[in-house]
Amino acid sequence: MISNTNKFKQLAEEKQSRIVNACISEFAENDYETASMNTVVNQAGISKGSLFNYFQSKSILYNHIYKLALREVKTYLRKVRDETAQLPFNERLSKIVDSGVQFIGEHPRLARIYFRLVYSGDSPNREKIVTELQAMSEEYLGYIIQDAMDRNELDPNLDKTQSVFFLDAVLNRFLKEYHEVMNQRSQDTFDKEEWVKGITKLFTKGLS
Amino acid sequence: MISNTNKFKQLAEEKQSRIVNACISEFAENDYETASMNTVVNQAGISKGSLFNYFQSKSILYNHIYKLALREVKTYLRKVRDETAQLPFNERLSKIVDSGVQFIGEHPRLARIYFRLVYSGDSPNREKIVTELQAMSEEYLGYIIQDAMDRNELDPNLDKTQSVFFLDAVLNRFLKEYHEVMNQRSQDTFDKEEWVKGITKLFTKGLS
DNA sequence: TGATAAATTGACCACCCGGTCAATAGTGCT
DNA sequence: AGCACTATTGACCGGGTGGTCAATTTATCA
Repeated sequence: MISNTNKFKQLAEEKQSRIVNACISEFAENDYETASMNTVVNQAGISKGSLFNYFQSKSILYNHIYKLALREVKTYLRKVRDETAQLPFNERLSKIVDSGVQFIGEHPRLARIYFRLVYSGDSPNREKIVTELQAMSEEYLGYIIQDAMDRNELDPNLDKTQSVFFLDAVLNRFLKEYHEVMNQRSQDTFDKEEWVKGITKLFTKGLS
Repeated sequence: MISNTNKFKQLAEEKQSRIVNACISEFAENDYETASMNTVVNQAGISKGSLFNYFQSKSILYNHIYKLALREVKTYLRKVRDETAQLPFNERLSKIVDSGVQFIGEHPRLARIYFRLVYSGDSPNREKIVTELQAMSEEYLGYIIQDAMDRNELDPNLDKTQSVFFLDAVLNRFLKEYHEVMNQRSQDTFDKEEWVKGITKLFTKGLS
């Protein structure tokens, strides 16, 4: 299949980033259906015809932005995984949470697009994308957990699928909450370290 | 303030339920913004003017349906809480999950509206509603956890806010996943009992 | 400079939205 | 039957949508 974003990629970088920027803002602030191409073109300072010349449809444009966000997320995940290879499970988990927190701080709009996508939204290909994300999480967290199992830090008889699911659930929900707190409320009362400790304790020792 | 759904409540029951039914379907299948009043009136077999006579606006109608869903959820939660008052924590947790599973089986469309609401969506008053739901969860799960702490089934020094948060995160995510599996995929491969066991083990003993 | 090709524009399209309201149908009373 | 009152209807409104395309501007090169 021919990539149809060729026209876009041949644009001057400054123009590209103006457009991408406008798209990120619009898709961060609105659901897919509610996001407006008119707003995008006004924000980007280009004409509607041009936008539809670069991207044939709204859904193709959305896909472009989503992939861009995913690439950024993956970079963070890979980095923290490699940098913590020799740390014990609880410290590793803590660093992963930190990395998520850092990502949200540095790319709040991409984070918002991500949360919008996984937690609902009627984006095109949503099913396919969510499956893809789940596989990614399964692989990533599965690797972390397997590693800890191999070192006898976690019960070697664990159901890995379940463990990954639980970890994913708590991490995602925590980061989502953090993201929402960041974006509006008083961050003062939010003790990140306490939460990270709580999460690692839950997974290593439970609540009893 | 005068309740403006009076006109609706004075309708014949059969007509009321036809309308409610159409609304539930529409709001279950679409985000608030995407849900169409035209579809509702066609499905319900009434005219647009009538619908806007009963409910002055889309958001008022949505609120009516949301409250109806919430009332149903609360009934389930209250029931299982009372029926499991004397059970140990792990069994109680298991029954709560069961109750959620049962709710989803019996009211899949209401469940969908609920998940749409908490996991995103641009419903009106979303912030207020989500806060309300969080308070409800905090109170409900807080009560269950406190009870287990009092009986020394859980560490009495637990951070209750955190524990509630984790429990809420895992339960909600599990039920959401269950709901999605129910609605489309092969349920055969899904061993509910194994998952319930896994959840209770995670919270009582952790993963190590 | 002028001819040609490529990039850009924005008025325009058909469609759908939430919401309105004059016209109509239905009901109950004398 | 005739009247008054209410419930219901659906054509209609202004506005917004994703997407198109003839017309115009800009870039290229002889």
